[in-house]
Amino acid sequence: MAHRELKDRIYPQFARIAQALASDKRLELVDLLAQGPRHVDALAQETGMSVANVSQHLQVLRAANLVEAERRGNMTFYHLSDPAVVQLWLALRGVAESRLAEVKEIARSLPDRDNGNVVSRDEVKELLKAKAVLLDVRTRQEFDAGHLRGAVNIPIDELPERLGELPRDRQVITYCRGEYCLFADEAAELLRAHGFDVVRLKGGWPEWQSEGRPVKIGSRR
Amino acid sequence: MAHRELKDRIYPQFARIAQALASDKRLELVDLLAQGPRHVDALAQETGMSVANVSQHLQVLRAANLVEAERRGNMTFYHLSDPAVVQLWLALRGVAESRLAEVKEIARSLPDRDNGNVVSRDEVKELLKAKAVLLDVRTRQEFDAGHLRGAVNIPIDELPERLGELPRDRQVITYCRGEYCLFADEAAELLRAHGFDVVRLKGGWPEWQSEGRPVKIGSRR
DNA sequence: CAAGTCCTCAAGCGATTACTTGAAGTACCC
DNA sequence: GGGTACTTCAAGTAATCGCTTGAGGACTTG
Repeated sequence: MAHRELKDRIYPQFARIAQALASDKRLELVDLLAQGPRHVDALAQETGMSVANVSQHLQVLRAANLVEAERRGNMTFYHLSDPAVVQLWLALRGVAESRLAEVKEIARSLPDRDNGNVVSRDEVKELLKAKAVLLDVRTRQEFDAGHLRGAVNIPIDELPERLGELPRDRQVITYCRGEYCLFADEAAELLRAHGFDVVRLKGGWPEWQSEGRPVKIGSRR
Repeated sequence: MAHRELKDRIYPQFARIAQALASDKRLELVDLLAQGPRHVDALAQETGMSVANVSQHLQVLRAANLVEAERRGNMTFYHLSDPAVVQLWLALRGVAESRLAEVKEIARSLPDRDNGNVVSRDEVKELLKAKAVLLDVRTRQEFDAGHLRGAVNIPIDELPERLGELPRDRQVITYCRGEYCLFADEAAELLRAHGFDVVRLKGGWPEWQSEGRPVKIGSRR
């Protein structure tokens, strides 16, 4: 095969993957699917898109083999086809973070995450040894689909009535869907208002998991 | 800032990066620029595209901050803005390789690379200790822009008349622009026909460099 | 089996993208 | 200062993409 012929055949294939990701809506879907499987309607509700539109975007992702569909009774559950997809998504996000001024600008407008309110993923191990509580505030389904090993789950909307389950004499580390999810910030704010010693984990489940750190699947911690 | 507002603002920014990469032509440009800086005309000639078209694609890449332009006299040299861009490109390629049957199919049609003709990047260190010669068959400019530490440079089109420079009693490891570049295969074939003991390195300069392996910039080895 | 839920498909439209062509800049060199 | 080489810009057209709407298919439940 000649050089040009090879290039003409193979670059379009690589471009297929990039094209599938080249839409804010589809990236949002990928980001949600990085938390675990979801059915079309749930994705539509969470993203505010129409069901038909979500379905179409999912077909695009599926045509690029980035997601797979699985029927469960009435509904179709979609999930990412490969852990490498999360890694690609995070790599893409990383380049955007380091290269686009607009992203830095938006990041500045997030709840304050510098003043000792944030803890890196590397620090978690030691804090757990010091009896800190690792709190996953995502939904039960997301937690069950995979969570940080040792974490307990209280979904953000149940947190106000379940404060009693958390020990007041131990530090709490909150985390959620990732760096650009606000749940962990809200949880930290709420807990702080109730006198807890709280920090937010830098990043969330996708970042942790893609780095090969210890995880657990299922409902038990 | 509310959840939806944050998402509506930030996902389009992430999508900008993916959109910039969502074209076979632009990926080819990125791949070439991963070898080192190039001016517009050189890119046009190497890709077979019109100069105006190349220029336009470069503007797209520049708008996403993936490349930067630098005027040198008459010409405009473009280069990748960040090593993370190469890593993103390789991650994208990796997903395509593992997820798309078409890519696997094309890879099968490449010159045979299994029968002991290929050496992994990890094995190089040891082979060099055993006095193997590491041969970079890319252009002089590409070599000078960065190469594997310890490599010697003989561009593929000068190789036939420069065979005398290579020792016949030592193994030769050829490498070039990357996994989907054929130069190293051609060089290996040529050398093999002249009685050399040759293997091809798996991958090329971008793969090596992005893994943080030892490199050298400049014309000396 | 009839009604209800969930999802996909097809058509239609407006917006965006890719490439070509030809003109306009921009820097060099004599 | 005029000629030349290199690059960008602008306009035009064909193709593609993204969303909506409405119909239709698949499965479940009463």
